[in-house]
Amino acid sequence: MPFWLMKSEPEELAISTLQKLGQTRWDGVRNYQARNFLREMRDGDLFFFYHSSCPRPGIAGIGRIVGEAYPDPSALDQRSPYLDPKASMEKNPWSAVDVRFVEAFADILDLTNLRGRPELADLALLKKGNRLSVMPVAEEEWAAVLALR
DNA sequence: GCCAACGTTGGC
DNA sequence: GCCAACGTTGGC
Repeated sequence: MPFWLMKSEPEELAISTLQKLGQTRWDGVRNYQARNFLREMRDGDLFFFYHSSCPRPGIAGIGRIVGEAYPDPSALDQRSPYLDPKASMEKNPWSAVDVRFVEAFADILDLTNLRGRPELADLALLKKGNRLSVMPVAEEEWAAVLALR
């Protein structure tokens, strides 16, 4: 079962909000590489929920993929900040997935903590210049992060 | 607010 | 297809 990491600005969607909602749509991904990862996701896959662009960036919890990727409605929504003027019902290049809350960590595993761990050296998140909002996580790294909770 | 790094766009 | 200019991400 593949593992993933997905970034969200907590002002947009925080792990606590997902906890309250139970389930929601993960939309607005506007990068082709990240979109391709969304399309590789399968029902039941787990992902680390990462808080970005906030006072304390880091891994805040775990979510689960529900079903598979489908065309992202926000690309066609006039009122959405994610509107893509070039997208149409017939040709919508963007994908979204539904996600369920699994767990909120008691304490966020912040970036400085993660960076200090030699066993996480291969984590894509920590690689220099990585700005992907959706990325795969190897099983060893998944286990290593869980051990830090 | 700054800036490094990367992605996208568009002229040629 | 190249590449400069511009836009975005995201940590600090």
